[in-house]
Amino acid sequence: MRSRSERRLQLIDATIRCIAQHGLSATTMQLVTREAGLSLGIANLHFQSKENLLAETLRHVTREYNDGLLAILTPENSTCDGCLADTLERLLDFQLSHGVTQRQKMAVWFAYYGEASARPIYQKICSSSDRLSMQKVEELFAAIVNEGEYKDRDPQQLATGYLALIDGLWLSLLVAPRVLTKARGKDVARAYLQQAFPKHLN
Amino acid sequence: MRSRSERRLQLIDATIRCIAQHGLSATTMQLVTREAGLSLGIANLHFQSKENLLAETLRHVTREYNDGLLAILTPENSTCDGCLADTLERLLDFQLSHGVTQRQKMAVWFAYYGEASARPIYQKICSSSDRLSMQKVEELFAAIVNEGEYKDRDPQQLATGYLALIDGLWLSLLVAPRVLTKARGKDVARAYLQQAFPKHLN
DNA sequence: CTACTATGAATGAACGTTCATTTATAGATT
DNA sequence: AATCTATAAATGAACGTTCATTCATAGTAG
Repeated sequence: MRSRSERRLQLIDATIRCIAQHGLSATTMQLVTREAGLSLGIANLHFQSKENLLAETLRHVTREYNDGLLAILTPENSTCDGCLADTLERLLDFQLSHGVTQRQKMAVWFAYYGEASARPIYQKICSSSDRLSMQKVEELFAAIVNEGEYKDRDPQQLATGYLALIDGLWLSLLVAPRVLTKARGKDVARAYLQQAFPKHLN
Repeated sequence: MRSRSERRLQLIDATIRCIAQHGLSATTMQLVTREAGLSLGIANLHFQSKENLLAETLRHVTREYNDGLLAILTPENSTCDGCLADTLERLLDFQLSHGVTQRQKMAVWFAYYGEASARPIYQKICSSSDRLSMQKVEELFAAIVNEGEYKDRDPQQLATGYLALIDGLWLSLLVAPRVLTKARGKDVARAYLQQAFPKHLN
């Protein structure tokens, strides 16, 4: 017998694997609980309903990503000399790191995005996560624009473009991994940032 | 009584509306046929199975988009003076036009993308459509790089980035339409192209 | 008459959920 | 230490519902 939080995490992990392998619409309670090596009723015991299990799984993936992002983009990490450029580099590394771009995570991410327009609860979780990324990246870009005295550059517009670019690259990595490699994806994102902030990236 | 092709289109249109409104996983044969104003069995008569109806719907949406793209990016439209810049402008207009960025179409698009990693048939349709876009945009960019004598610019990398950017902007328009407007999305995409080809866009 | 199109009740499989039962754990009692 | 008791965790058969699909029947056109 395990503690409540351990079982919850075990079931969420199994759900992630199931969604990645079978898709969101083919993910059943039987599949998830079997994947977790547990009995059928256990998921309802810990999550009340399938709907709730799926929402918690999305929250888990989202939180994991946001935590990684905040670890890089929190203010206290950007008060040292020349570290805005460093922060930029670490942001790029993180967003195209192995942990973030592994098929399992991306498949889950986009499975929920695909249903988000029809399910308010998914839409809310996704859009609030997006808002956080946008806010933090915008802050970083504004600081960089200020430090580099880049004229005619709108930090908000650059952040919107950069985050959209990253999303698009993830999508390509997921749907056509043969065409786009992670390394090349990183090159593309880096090129975007170099064009935007030539003094901060080389 | 209608012809076979009319009924098929009628059912595909109803499927698109259902997916946009209820999501892919909640789209049932009953919902689709009722939306089309027809009887339950009719979809199986014309499409044999639900799976086939869904695949044909994806093919329809994909074909519609590709046709629009090819109308702009076929070679015969790019042999006149100064029309590479014009083609670029029309490409941008098209990809962020009302027809392409309407919620219904984007919702369908991303619903299938979300399931693509688990369903080979969706994956195949999506990736072959992506490959076509990539090839055509790359050709255009290569011609522009040549014409503008842009040094140190890799057309393939720029095309990868541009298409990823467009995908990401579509996703933002779908999930958070309040945050990103179509007009602003277009500005962002335009800024990318201006950075890449300053002599061709202003 | 023949062939095609359309209907919708019927069918059986698969699903999420429930709950009586079993198993495991920790604290209390002797 | 050993035993008992209370509480929570875990199980999986059973239930009711929903789904895609089928097919007997009816309608329509050539």
